[in-house]
Amino acid sequence: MLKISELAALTGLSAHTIRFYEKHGLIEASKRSDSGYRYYSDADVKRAEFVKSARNIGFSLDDIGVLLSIRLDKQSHSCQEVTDITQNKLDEVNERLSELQAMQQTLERLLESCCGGPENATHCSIIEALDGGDVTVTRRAS
Amino acid sequence: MLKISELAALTGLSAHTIRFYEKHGLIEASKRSDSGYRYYSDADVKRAEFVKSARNIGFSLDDIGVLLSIRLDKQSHSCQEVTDITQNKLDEVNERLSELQAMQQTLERLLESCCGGPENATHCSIIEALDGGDVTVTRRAS
DNA sequence: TATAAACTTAGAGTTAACTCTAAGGTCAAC
DNA sequence: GTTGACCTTAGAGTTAACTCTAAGTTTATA
Repeated sequence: MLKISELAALTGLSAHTIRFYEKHGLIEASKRSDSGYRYYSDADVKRAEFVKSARNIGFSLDDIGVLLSIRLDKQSHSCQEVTDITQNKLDEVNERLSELQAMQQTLERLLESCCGGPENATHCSIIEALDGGDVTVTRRAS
Repeated sequence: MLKISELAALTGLSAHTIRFYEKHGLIEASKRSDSGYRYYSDADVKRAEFVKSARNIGFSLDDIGVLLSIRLDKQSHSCQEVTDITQNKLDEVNERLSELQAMQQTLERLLESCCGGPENATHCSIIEALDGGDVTVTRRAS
């Protein structure tokens, strides 16, 4: 059984974050000492690692909550439930990717257009572009 | 001279957002009626449009504040100051892009590996992958 | 003139995921 | 037996950029 700092070292999460995840139902200590210290079993560690993996991929804590409930009772859930969550996350990621790619293109174009030198900015083409409003249409996050 | 709702209609910003930007020093109404109503001149409109353009590209309100101060006194600022801000933003965007691309790849790989059908999740390869921790290393936003 | 639409302000609420603080209890080492 | 590291809790603070509310004033319309 690991203490919270040991679980933290193992997972790379901070003890603060582990407690925060516990408050949100993601991680649990299957034992507490008489004095209230959390003690984590092997199964608890696996669960924490699952959370960490899912977090790395970009799943929200809410998503992870659902994934954990599926993991806990696989019989009662279908693969489709899992792929639905995954596909939704992928859609989100793709959406954000195209926003960022549009920004990237605009920024690159602006940088190419400007001398970037010590000259004063009286005729700075970046400032002018922003003034003219003729920047590529980019979408903001929804 | 435009009233706030007219500026809102013109720029696509909400009146709330325009007041919010004013509080943060980005947009100003060069006149107020006796009763306190904001009135925007052509120059105010241009400034608001500058802010909107910069926002669309992804600049933070802080960045925009700096860009506006350059725009207001171009003589005292160099092109380099402008390209520095732009380059920093591009670096940020590129950083986030590679994070998201890593997530995208992982999510796609997971989706390919899973049947996604109505079968129960006992052998779901996505759940297994998360359990195993063998997901692509993705970096979180810093 | 009466009503409704639009305007004003200060300030609180939202979101997500932490991150930190304060005040105190526990434990291991010397 | 005392020091210091580690643990506990509840709850506040952080970040960015809004977004909304309440309570009241002004203006335009019918």
